[in-house]
Amino acid sequence: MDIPSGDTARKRISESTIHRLSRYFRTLSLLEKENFETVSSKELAKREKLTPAQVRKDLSFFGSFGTRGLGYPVAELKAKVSRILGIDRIWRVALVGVGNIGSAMVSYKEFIKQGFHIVKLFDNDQRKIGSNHKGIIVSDIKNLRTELQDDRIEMVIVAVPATVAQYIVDDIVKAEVKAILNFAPINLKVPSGVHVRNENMVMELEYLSFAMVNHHSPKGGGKA
Amino acid sequence: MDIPSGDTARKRISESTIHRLSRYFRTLSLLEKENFETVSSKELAKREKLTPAQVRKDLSFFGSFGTRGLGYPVAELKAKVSRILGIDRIWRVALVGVGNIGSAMVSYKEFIKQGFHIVKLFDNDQRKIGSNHKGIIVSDIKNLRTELQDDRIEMVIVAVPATVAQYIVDDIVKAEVKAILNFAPINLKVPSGVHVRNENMVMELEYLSFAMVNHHSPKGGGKA
DNA sequence: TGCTAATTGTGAAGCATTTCACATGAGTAT
DNA sequence: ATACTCATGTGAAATGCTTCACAATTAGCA
Repeated sequence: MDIPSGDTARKRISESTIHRLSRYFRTLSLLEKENFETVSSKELAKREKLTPAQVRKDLSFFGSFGTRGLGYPVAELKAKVSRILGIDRIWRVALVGVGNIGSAMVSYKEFIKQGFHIVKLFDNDQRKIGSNHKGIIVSDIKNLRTELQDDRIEMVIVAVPATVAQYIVDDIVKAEVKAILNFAPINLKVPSGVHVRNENMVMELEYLSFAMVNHHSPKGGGKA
Repeated sequence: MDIPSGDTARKRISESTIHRLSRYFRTLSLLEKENFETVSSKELAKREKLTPAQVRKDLSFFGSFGTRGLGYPVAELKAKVSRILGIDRIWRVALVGVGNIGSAMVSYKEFIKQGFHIVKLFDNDQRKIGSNHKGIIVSDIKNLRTELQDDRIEMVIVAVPATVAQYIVDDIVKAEVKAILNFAPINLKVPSGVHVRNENMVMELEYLSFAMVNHHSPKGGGKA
């Protein structure tokens, strides 16, 4: 399905393509540091263990960014990709559940580096409410909906036990937040228009387990 | 490509299928708790937001586990799936890098629940070496290779900065460990036969970012 | 025992993604 | 200028994954 929009008609872009764009972005940042002016699809592909055609096709969904005979201008392509991914800006993020994983996320530098700023924390534990984590005071989860709205939060990271995740997500949805990163091992129900990504580390270990007991050689060498 | 092996010829199984098996396993555990004797592909599909055909096809790669007209026996199918995934046993796991994320992983209950036992910790920080995390003494990373071998470690979780990840992985490979879960945002180089899965939380936020700025409706409602 | 309803297992069809292959355009050197 | 090289952008082919559709099989019941 094409999604007609604003000024251009957009094709449906596959999840794989979007993930590869993230990887291109990372590699382009590196190439920039290494003072490359331009990069060919061949070089980019080599670094990502992909085919050059794949790289070119991915980029071609969004425009023509290269020069025939030369390749792609690194700095410019990086800017374009960051624009496409919507990471040429700051996102206001809240985190619910200041437990093991939650605490780790608050201190996770890669988030801030990429413009994802965790600016609010929530928990239901009285001992945690009011405490200070990296300069942020933990709020009472009772006020989740109102505070998300008042603080114009755009994304929420959910790091609570599976048993309560759905209730919390219902509140998040009520607060009109449209993007959720979920660490609870559960299939969340959200209305259409709300985006959910699940981060499930157990599933990745299970994949490794499967690969080992089956002497499995995944095509392309596995998830990169 | 078919992979002929031991006594049966195995088809290449897609990454998606394996991930769905993980999800089936989770749901089957739930169904078992809810005292279901049998479950149909329709019910399973409903809970996972898939099509019944998808469920049946996934399972059919590994055998015929159902009864026509009835469905699948829950307990039995759960056992079969756990067997397929190789999680009908205990895996000995080590963790390198007892920082933010590493610490969270040590305390992460879902790992133990699924048979992934973290039994060794490594770090290069003198202040951490010798300290006790959940009953495990942190070892010096200098001894990584020998201790991995001596303790018959089968999987390693890498939670170190990107700058040193490759060196550590080289050591892990030398210790003949064949499975690595990598949290560093870098494309690791490993010889064939070594399985790597990358866990990249920034990429998931970037996907959400893309979805938001593009009013993107991913097919199937996004990653589940 | 025979009929009905339910649900699996699976080839084949339908889609989606990746790769191929080549025309096209840009830079370079003589 | 012209020729040569390099590398993009893109239809078309190839491959892979999902869904369809239906024969086959089982349970339940009269």
